[in-house]
Amino acid sequence: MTAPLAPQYDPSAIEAPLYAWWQERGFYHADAHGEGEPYVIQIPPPNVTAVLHVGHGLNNTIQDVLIRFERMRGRRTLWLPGTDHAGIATQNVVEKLLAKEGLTRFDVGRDAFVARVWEFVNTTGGQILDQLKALGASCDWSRTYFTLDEGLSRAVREVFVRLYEQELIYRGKYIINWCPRCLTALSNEEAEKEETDGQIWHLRYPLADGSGSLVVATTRPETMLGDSAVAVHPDDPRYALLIGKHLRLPLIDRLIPIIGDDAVDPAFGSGAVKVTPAHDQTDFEIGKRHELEQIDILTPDAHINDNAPERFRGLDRFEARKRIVAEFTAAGLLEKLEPHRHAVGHCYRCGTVVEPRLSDQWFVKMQPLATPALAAYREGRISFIPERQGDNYAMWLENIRDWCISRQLWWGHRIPVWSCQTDGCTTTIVARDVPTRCTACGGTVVQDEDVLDTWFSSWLVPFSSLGWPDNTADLKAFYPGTTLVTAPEILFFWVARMIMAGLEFQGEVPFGTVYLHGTVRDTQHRKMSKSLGNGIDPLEVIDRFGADALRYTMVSGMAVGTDLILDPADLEASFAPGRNFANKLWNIGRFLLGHLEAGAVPVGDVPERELTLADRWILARAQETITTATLHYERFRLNDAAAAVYHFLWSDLADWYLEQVKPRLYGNHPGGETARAVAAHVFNVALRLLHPVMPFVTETLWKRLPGSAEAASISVAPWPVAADGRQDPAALIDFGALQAVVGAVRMLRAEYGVSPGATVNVTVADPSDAVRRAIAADSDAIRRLAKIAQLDVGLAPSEAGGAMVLEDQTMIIVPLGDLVDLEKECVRLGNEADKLEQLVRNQELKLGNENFVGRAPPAIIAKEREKLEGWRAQAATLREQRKALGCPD
RNA sequence: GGGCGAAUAGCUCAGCUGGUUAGAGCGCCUGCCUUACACGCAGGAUGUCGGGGGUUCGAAUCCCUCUUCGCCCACCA
Repeated sequence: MTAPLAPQYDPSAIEAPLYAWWQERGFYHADAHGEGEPYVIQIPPPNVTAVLHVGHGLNNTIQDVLIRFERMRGRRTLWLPGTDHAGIATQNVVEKLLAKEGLTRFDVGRDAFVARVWEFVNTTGGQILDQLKALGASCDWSRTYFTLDEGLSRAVREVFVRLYEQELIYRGKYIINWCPRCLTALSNEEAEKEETDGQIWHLRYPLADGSGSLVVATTRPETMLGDSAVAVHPDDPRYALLIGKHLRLPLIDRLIPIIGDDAVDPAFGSGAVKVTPAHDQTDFEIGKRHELEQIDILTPDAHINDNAPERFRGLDRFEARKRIVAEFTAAGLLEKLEPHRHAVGHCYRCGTVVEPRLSDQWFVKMQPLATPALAAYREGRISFIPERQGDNYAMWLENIRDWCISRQLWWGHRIPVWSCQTDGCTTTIVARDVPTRCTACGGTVVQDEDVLDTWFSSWLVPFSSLGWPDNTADLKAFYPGTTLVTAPEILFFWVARMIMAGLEFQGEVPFGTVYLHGTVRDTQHRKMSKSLGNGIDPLEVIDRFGADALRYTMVSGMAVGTDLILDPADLEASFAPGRNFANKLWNIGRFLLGHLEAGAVPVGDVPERELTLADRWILARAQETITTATLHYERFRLNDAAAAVYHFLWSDLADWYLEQVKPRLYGNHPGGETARAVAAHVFNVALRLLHPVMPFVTETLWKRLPGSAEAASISVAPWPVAADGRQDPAALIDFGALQAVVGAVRMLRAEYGVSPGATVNVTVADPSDAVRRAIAADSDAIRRLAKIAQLDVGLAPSEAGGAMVLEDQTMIIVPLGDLVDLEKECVRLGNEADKLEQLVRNQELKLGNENFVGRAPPAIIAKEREKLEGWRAQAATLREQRKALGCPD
């Protein structure tokens, strides 16, 4: 593992072997009996049939960053992975496979079908978990679960039975969302409302007594086949006299009453509503209040059934709509037609328009579970990032509706309810274990055909994955967990329900913090999706640029509460920041390691007096970086943490420190040992700070650093603490002055087109104290970095040269003789001076304003005065220089 | 119909509790194959901080309003 570094950074050569080594060494296995405060993240279990997409990439990168950070901080971390059986989704996949053979699930039968799904899952399922390994995910794979495992299934049955016994689970005939394609009930959350352009038809229904007619408005004319009344508002004067009369339903000739009900909005449409209790939620309720007949006119796959006149039977619901409208038109009963925009429910798995359908289903009574979940949030036991997501959570809980948990599928947890088959015996058995006989009459029992909603197993994951209902060591050690990282889309599906389940069955919230991150979108801000073809395959990105590049790019582009925009059409551009940075790190490592072959002494052993200004500066910067990066990681500001380390490594370490100490690293320079010690140390610190984001490169380089033997892997090395740097404000100031001097000379050189190889002479006039100290400390470095032959310090000379005034009013003059275009220099100096004088005038106005001086805090006023003096002096120096050069006024 | 968020350089975004000569990365321009890195080095340009009003000594930052995008929720047929 510690072969010399290849000259070229090649992520594909290092990442896979490194991951295998991490696994082999078991660094990410959590010990239930170990030391340290637990830190637990439950992975949002991906569908067992899923393949990694960029959304998973982002979600799991964030989790891995957090878990690696906390692991290095000494927490006993557990990142618990698993997969979800994903009832509808998985069943759909296998049904599609069957369809290729020309078969339906009904052709093969339930048992054979379920066996087929298991076979599919066992052979191809869970590949996403292997793909997560390519990403670098430091999960504890030894604990990997599947929601249909025996253990988790046992938890599901236990919960069902307990809730049933508390009368929180009930069965009943209600209007539910039905997917006519998946042939199952859906929960409210699974029926996604989408704004759709539709139409509203105004249909005329004649009164039975022939005394007139009444117009109803509907968006679904086909449901008129199931109408059992027309409702108006009881106080609507237009219809007051009609209440109690009957209408003759066109096309069918059924007599239906006109009723009064508060649910009707007199202002909408005609103020009269057709009531179809079997096909609409509101109508169902109206129907109950008025004891109306519930006429179901649709088959499960949404074709007209035998309750309708023969000519409509067998028609698809949308065909039927056309037919009905045509017949109304023909009969002169279509009053008018208007465009209408409204929300239509769609199946979240297949997109089919959902049908409100009357059927017998199992429900969980949610109110009693929601109350403690709301309280937990209000009392601060759960917090959301970004905070505003908490309002969403609370609002949903406040308006919670009962949860329809039965699904008419074959793939999933079978509902643990059996009914007696004996005539006259109505015994229902709800049991943890399969009963053999009816407990009342001893007759044979038959299990409910339905399975449970997938989320009925995933809401238990925070404890079921740890062995619940047994009181296992894992459960004791790792419940409650710590942080949950997921997308806002499943806040209600999963997050809120886990909180409810955790409180109900464990008496504690399952995690304290919920971090809801944004969505990955394309440059047109469209969500990435297969159907749009605008997706990014993370595996392709890993293949081309490496997992570290992918991770860095995602982390640095993801601020709290925002979406991540990437361009699928230009992966090169999208992932350049990460790739460039990884490459830069590699080369820093190559350079540094090349000079560390003889080893390095611990920086603590270096006598204070041997530290040069640059050494002190980089140690001070290291300390600042440790502090800020740590704080940002703690606050979930991962992009800021990454940026802080990026800046330290690239700008501070590579661009300045390493350039500055190069001569000391070469050969047997007296300061060499110190430089090696400092460089090795700060690089070590920075690699550790970056490891959560870029685990592979950092590990590869870190292992080769002298002094890394303290830990077997950087991923279990201690997190840097402030004392690993050095507080040294003076070094920050003085090295800053050095940088300013070098920068000024470089600027002037570029301005005058001095050839890169040529040296120049420089006069530093009226140096500030900091500049004076910087020159005294390291004039060699200044001369080398700015390619200066002779560096003079003194009073401003009146010689022709390029000049520049630093913020601290030090004047930098590069006498360039013929190279200087005097006229151009005069203009440049003049412009600079003008700019400063404008600032001075504004500042004078500000400081002359009595309101400002009277009301602003003294500290601010002092600061503003200082600024004014600085600009004034800079401008004056520039004017002097112009005069010295003989510039015209 | 309610609720929420966003609008800052050509692009993607920082800018946390109001006081910076408004920043980063990518892209762009100029010059460099300087023996760690051209996926690089040095230098540079670019913004009436979406429009309008207000609060304040002072606003990219707070308030109102308008415009444009986006998200969530909702049984007005």
